[in-house]
Amino acid sequence: MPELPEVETVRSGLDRLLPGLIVKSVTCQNPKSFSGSAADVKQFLTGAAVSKVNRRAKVLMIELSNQHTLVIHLKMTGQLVFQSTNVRFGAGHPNDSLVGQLPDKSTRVTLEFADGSRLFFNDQRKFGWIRLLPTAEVPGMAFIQKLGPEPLESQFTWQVLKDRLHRRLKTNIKAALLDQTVIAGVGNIYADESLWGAKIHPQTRVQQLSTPQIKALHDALVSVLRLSLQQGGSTDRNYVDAEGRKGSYLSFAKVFRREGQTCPRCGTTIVKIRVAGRGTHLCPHCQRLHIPRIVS
DNA sequence: CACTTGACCTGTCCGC
DNA sequence: TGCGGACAGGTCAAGT
Repeated sequence: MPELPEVETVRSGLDRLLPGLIVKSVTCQNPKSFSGSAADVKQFLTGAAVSKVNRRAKVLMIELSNQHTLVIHLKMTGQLVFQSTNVRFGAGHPNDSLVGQLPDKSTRVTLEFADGSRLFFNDQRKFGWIRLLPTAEVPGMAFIQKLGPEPLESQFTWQVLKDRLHRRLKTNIKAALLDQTVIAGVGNIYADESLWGAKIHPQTRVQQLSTPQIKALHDALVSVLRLSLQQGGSTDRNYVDAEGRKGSYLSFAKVFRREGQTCPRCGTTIVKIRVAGRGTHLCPHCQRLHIPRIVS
């Protein structure tokens, strides 16, 4: 489930590998995974050089030298894996074991570059997509305009978090954290992990959060996302980076996918419940739900 | 408008 | 061993 740390890890890998490469051909194995007419591909993709790879929230943007951009969302199971005859990743590198393995049955789109290297868009569940657009139109895309702030940028203070949460006062904090218009890039893993860090029950109504709780949540969010980025993200099942490497954050996770194990803070058994339609992991002792009561 | 639920997909796991 | 169903979760459309 690529969330901000995973998508950022893919971005930085692609940004090291792709700039300067010239697109030679595009093969689309699943029509829904790629939107861009054959004429546009011929005119604006084939022959173009990659200039830079950007990210906003969970969306990747491969910018081309001809004022066009490939906008990519990996959704749940998307991967962008690069293979080259020229770039060597070193002995024992997982990319070596992929040589000859790709494309496989989950490959939806293949970009081939002039030097023979290839970028595979693999996506088991076909939820992800790639769109070819003029670069100038990217910021105007509806979902990009609605996105909340990037939580790892320095402008993201606890006051900003408090302000953004104001738009979802009546829902629970877990749903608010997953809402990309509140904060960009948080998904199920980091929502659960940061709520544990801040000792907040996921079903707490946003309106009921105190200022100290919002400060704690802000700190937890930032530190969890930073740690995950350091670890190359989380690999639950599918996720790999641009070179085919897995992320190791989940070995640092406190509650995510750890139901039945003990809370590292208090020893209580971690439980899994359903909140906002998502599997949600928490420590029932550290993260208690406060029921407001009427004072008479 | 605020908020919740279901659909989109495929692979895996669990119970029978 | 096979089969049906639940489950995994990012996002948007449709529902309350």
